[in-house]
Amino acid sequence: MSSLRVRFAPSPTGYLHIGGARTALFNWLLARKEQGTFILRIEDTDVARSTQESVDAILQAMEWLGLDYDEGPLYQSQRFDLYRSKVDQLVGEGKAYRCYCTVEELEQKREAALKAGGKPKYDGTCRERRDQPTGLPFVVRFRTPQDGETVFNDRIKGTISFRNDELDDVIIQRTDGTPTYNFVVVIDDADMGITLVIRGDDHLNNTPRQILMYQALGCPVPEFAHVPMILGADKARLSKRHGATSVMAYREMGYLPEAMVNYLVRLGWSHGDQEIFGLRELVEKFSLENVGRSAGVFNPDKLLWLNAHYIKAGDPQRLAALVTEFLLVRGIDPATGPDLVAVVRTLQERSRTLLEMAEAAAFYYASEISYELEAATKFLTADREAPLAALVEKLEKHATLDESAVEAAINEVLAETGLKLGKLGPAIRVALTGGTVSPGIFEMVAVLGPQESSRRLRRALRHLR
RNA sequence: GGUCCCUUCGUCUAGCGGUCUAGGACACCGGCCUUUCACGUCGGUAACACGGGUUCGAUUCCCGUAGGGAUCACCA
Repeated sequence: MSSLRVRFAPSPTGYLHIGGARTALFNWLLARKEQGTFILRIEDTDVARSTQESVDAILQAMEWLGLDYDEGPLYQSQRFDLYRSKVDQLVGEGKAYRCYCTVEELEQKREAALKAGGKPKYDGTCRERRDQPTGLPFVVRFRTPQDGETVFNDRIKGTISFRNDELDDVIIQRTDGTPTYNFVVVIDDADMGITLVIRGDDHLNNTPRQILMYQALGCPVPEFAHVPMILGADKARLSKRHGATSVMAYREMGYLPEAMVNYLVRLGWSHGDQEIFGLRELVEKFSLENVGRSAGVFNPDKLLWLNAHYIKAGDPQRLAALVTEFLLVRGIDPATGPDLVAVVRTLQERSRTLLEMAEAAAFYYASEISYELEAATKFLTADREAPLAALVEKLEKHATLDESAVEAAINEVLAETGLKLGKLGPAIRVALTGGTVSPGIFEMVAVLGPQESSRRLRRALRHLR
């Protein structure tokens, strides 16, 4: 175990989205690689917007991705006493002060400043206020130093510096006594001994004021690593209008977690020319040094390609278990037909998602095949009657046949009738599936079984007469 | 608008001063394979934002410009 302590700190105001998942993944990977500690902290200080449903959704998504944590989940809503005492400490030391300005006043000042071409920064009205009005509502503001600059070395972005006079006195405690994000994040990261903060770079601008707070509190300042944003195809921040942004929505669309992990990690991180990475391999190879500094566009096509890859390479047993729920949703009970694992094997190379696989598997379990009109007229023609009948005769003699036996049987028919496979094959395909797209003929007959196959062939024979 | 960050094919990226007539992957186009659809395989189109420096030599270093993004809440 190393001294590295990282955390993922989502706020439970919705599902876990793509960007959050990648941040969580980077944290997890580094923790596992360095044998550090990965902490999950729920940032629910905004009681009004936080929900238990969101917490559950985030937990489920992390589990689906395979990201386990060593400590937590810790809830900020259960730590208000700590925050309050820290606020009091800062006020006592003169490092924070009560501000009695009202929301309306502040809003007015902001607009006026903006109109005058100035910065919408807090004007410091209460900064040097000496009196303590009683009965008036107040917030507590952090007294940020107005001289010098704050410099830090971001593990991804490099050296970054801000002039302190650009920063204003941020509110750390609301009128209702609850603390705000920029304060609790500092208290918690300090209290939990976080040594490296990996987060989205939308937090980059918060970092200097947070560093100033660590210093005011007398706490060691952690390192920071700001991960670039994920954008949509139009280069705008990824949002719903770019398609699904919820990690779990991809599970529902038939994606495998390893495909999602692989895609996410390669969006912003690279290891030479390598594209395919398993989780264990990532733990070994991941590093902050190879994380890029610029924002990246989410590319659904590549995710789909990766998913196809993992379906192709996946264990049929496991895929069968996973595809079952997609089948059941479509009203198909795999127990009523051929062995699902065998079915999956015939579909792995031609399915990009579990959803596609379920759709492609439907014909195996159909009690009655309905023919596509065009396919039937083109391939279920009178000249195929004799060879199909001959095939039925051969198939019916067996309870089971493996793929090569099926091939042998069909080849016999071909030899006897002088027909080409190019003529017979499509007819068999339409008879068995109703359409022109399916797995290979031989494997299909083998999986369906000679009895069921001949039953379907007989029906086709009746149809073409 | 202020501040901060970013800038290699359409997209994800390799590149860490000469190896670049810039490599890989997705997507796209074409050949091959073939009982369908796919898979696979082979090949092709396609990028260093611009302008100055530094240097014997810049995709690589520095400075501008332009463009993009983030942030300026009693949200996180």
